[in-house]
Amino acid sequence: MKKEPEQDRRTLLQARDDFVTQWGTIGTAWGINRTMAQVHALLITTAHLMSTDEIMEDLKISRGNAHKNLRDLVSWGLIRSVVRKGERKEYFEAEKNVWKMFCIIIRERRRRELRPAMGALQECAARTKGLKGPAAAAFNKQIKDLSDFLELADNVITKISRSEQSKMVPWALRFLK
Amino acid sequence: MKKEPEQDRRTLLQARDDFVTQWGTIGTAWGINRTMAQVHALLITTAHLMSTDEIMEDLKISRGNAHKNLRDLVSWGLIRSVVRKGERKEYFEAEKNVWKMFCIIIRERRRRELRPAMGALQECAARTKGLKGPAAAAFNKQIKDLSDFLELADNVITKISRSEQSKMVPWALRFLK
DNA sequence: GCGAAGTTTCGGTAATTCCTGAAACTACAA
DNA sequence: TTGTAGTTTCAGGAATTACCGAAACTTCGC
Repeated sequence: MKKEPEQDRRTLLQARDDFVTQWGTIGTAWGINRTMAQVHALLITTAHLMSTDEIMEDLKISRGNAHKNLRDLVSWGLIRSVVRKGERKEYFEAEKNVWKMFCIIIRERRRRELRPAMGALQECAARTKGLKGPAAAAFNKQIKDLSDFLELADNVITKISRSEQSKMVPWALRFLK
Repeated sequence: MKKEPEQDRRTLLQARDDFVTQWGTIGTAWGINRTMAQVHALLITTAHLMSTDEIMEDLKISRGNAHKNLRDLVSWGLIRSVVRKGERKEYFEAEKNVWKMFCIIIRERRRRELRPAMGALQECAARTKGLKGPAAAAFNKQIKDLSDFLELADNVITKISRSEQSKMVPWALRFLK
């Protein structure tokens, strides 16, 4: 199985560790909890299925923590749980295709964050619609502008997240020219 | 100045308050501290220039807190400080154009978060480039895929953030069809 | 140089978010 | 039904992050 020299194996493990750490930091900057991002990083860079225990072991985290973050990742759709027949243990594997990952993430963030925000904004716009006076008009316009922009963004995200990589990536490259 | 009935004025203040709260929540979800988002919300929905004291008063926050978040907003480029001639007080005003706001935000996030992440990833890819064995190859490919994707995203963001609203928005609308 | 007006810094505390470890629960096989 | 392997829940503790308030500092007019 492992023909590569011991040295290489260690470099690889080290690199993966670093990647896991990095991904955790990146996640944090985007408002995603560090452990969740790390579990994800681990799963996308591991060829074989992993059990909860293996993940706990690798990341040195508690069962409760591992469990919660695995559930969250499943609910995002970024990983799947699989049960090998004849076994009772639950294993996990990640969606490894980067484009699909990206689509899942933007779609979920849209659903969880963008849409509620849009609702709130629209409500705010509606409530100040009929008010008289320049201050009210200015406020209403500002909210309306924001709301319209978010709606446009929402539509763009929806469209992109439904597209095929094979269409979008070449298209993006052309766009850049 | 205020011809609008008292009732309307109160509705407006209430709506603005709600908007400030909402924007704070939204910011939080995107990894931005609540107060910073609230100060921003306040400034984009207020016609006149605001002083630190007025902001402290409106949001019921301390001077230190107000100060820090105003500085942060200035460093993002989302607000400007202006000094009225003859006065020593510092006043603030926000960039109110939604498209420009959007460009500032994506450009800054790119600079602060995307670029460092890309650097780390590339380093990770480089270190595992020459390693033998299927595990190493798979790892390297996955990192490379991610890295390439981020680079594409980086370029797209750069291009968009330099575009004019008058070009991009109609274009986006066409894209949606 | 001194006082007034305003800005900045910072140590301590409060609030939030995250994590652990253990217990409760579930499903299954003998 | 009891034992075993595994999953889920949750109360408290740990760690992180944000906030306050006061003191130090800066700038400027007199």
